[in-house]
Amino acid sequence: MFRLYDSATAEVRELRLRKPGEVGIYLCGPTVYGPPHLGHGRATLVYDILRRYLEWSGLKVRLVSNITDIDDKIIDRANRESRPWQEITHKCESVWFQAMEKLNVQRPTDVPHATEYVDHMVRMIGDLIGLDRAYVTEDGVYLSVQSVADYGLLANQSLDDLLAGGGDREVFGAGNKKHSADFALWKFSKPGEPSWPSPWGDGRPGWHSECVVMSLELLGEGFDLHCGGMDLKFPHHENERAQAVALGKEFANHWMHNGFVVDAEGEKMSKSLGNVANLLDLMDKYDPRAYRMVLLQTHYRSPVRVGQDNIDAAVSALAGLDSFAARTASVVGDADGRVLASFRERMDDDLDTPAATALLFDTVRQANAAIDAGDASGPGLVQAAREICAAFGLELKQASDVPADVAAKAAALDAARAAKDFATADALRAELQAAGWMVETTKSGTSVRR
RNA sequence: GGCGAUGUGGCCGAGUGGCUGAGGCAAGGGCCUGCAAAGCCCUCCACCUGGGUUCGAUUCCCAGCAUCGCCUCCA
Repeated sequence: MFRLYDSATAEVRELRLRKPGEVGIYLCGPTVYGPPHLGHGRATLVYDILRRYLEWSGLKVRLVSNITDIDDKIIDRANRESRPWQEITHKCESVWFQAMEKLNVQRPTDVPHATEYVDHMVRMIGDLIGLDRAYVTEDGVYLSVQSVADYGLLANQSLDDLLAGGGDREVFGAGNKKHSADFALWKFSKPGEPSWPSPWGDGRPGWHSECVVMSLELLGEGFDLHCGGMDLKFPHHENERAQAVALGKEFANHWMHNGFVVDAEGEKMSKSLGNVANLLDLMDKYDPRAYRMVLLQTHYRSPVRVGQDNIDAAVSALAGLDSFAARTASVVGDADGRVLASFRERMDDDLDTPAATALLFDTVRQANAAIDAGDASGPGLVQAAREICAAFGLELKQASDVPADVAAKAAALDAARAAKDFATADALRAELQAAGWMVETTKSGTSVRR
């Protein structure tokens, strides 16, 4: 039984599935107006790990993750750079998926674009107006939050309390709204802005509408799980939910939110890593698996600081796992059932990847010891560790392709050792190491890998 | 002002009312090795402060301090 913290009820509870064996997940994807940053990386990695684990458990996962390709920020950038807005969204989306590939994040099963669903949104807004839960003003169409009985559920605040805060912020459309918490479903366009026709005037959809329409369309009412970063909980998810409730539709059954990437020690980090807030820079400088490793060792709801120390520790930990994979590459066996059962138990407990990762390291250590001792438990442990890595989306480096000249040097090294010509052996090893090879000299011969 | 989170060893980061204080990184010692590397073994025993509850609290409660997030841009 997979148990997961539900942000709506603030408790860990079973993730109930509408259809046994199948799970439908909606994940709020990026607004494509700039390069992906560390926060995007965390969210996508967390939900990639969730997805892989659920699939590893035997569930059929449908993961819908949208691309917001129409938004004020996109328009602003297009105006600023005097470029067509589609050029920006296409470019950013392609950069996004390249980054995801580097991170080994599987592509969602569905990637709907907001611009593909404008007609749907217009129909939905019409329905909301028909139900008298939305109204037209001078600058757009708004949802009346007072028509939603439990508005504030996700924020865990009453409408009044929500309004008490906010201080001196400027509220969009404040002058026209019936209630200051009402939010835009449709924004009338100014001349030159991208626009779509609607019965109320040309314009573009508000941010919160696309996800309601797309999730309900693709996953259906009462779908299993809605995910996203903690920062989307309010107002974005609250407002998605408000629209569904106003329509009288059942929305997500369970809500999951990941914690933030915090930038404490910001100056230390930027000094050594450069502008590391950018995900691309991080992956440029370090093994992209290192970020996944850092996140595996942190609970998904905790804040995580991505600093040089953290990343370095993850890189070292990965080196140990890689060397384990290399030395056990030829080991074949059935996975140790007790290890896998323990793995499931940990992961089923609110996706406890830190505990599961600890198990992985323990298993690797035991496997190494068993293999050194020639113990029969070795292969089962090795295979269990491999399965855990697969469920984590962690690809270990086994033997790399070795060029002929390198292989020849390794052979010469062994020959020199056999002849007790240690000076030559040491010189060859130093040469290989200088060329960036990891040299491991064992009784059964020398192996090299990157 | 409202809602919420966090404060753990040299660093990162889990977790628990007592029983042997996860795991990773780093450091030191040992085994192995021609020497290394890799691997294995051992060591380094912490929980912000002050009260309270309790036979016993790092873990529960209260207060305080500190840091942080959200309260209509944000993964």
